[in-house]
Amino acid sequence: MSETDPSQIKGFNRARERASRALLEDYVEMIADLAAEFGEARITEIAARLGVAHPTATKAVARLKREGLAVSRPYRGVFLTEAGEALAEQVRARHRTVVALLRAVGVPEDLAELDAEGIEHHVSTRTLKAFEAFLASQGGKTG
Amino acid sequence: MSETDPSQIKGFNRARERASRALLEDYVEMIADLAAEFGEARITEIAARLGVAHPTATKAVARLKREGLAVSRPYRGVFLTEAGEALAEQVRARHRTVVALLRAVGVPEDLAELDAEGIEHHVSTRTLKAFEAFLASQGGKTG
DNA sequence: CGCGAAATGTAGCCTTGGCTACAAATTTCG
DNA sequence: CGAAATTTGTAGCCAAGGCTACATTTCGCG
Repeated sequence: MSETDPSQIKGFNRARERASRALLEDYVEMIADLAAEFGEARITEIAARLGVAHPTATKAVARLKREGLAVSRPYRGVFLTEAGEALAEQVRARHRTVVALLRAVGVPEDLAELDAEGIEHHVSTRTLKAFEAFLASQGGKTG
Repeated sequence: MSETDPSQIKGFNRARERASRALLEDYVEMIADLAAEFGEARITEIAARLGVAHPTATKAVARLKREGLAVSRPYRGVFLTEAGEALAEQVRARHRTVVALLRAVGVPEDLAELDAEGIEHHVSTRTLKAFEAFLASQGGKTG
């Protein structure tokens, strides 16, 4: 999100981009999780964990493939490309930072995890940096 | 749509609910802002400020009316109902808290405002409470 | 090996939020 | 007052993401 000029914001950039990016990140993150756990991510498992019907997951994976983030062969597992892995790592790092930040300001761990999933997609790079700096300055002094 | 069961893990009925509520909150907030500034909220102004075409705003307002959050007569301004005002106040209070929290952890003010708009819709009540507690414990020791 | 179960793919529809184009009402102003 | 400009409403289309139903492929197992 780098549209700082309100007069430039097309409606397109609002809800659309917002939700679009978040969805993409969710899928990449989930595929990475499943790959770590099972060695591959199956459509059915992706769908189940994200709480959607399998055709929905199929569509999303097709989009990931279109964008060069994942690869898969028919009736086989889904795998992330290098770009996909990179995005996944970035997303997970950001997730960890957001959770850590929430915990640092007193949000209970389980709640931090839940809210972070919604929040993380809206944390800009610079804000993330600020979070990291704050956490570093705290140095884990929080109990 | 009563999939509000948290024990269902991350399989909440995701994107739909998420974006839907955020949009509604954005409109209510904007109408409240305009009402405070001009005494009423005109469709054209709502649309302009939210960066959408006016028919998009018209549709959204129709939805607010359907949900009992706003009222309006043809070719006239839009006004919030009591329920709408209540929601607006709640949304604005949350917005202020989120911005304050971001600033408290070192996010620059303008960036805090921008990111807060995306983040606030995903901050649960309990997390908001935690934010308030943290801010209180800080007691304005900043700047 | 063959067959049923499970997994995946495909088709087609729904809803939502966005847009453009055009119609109608209101406001402004000569 | 009346015409032009502005505002609002309405119609109709699009894309995205969700779902169900049904087709096809793979897998598990007798």
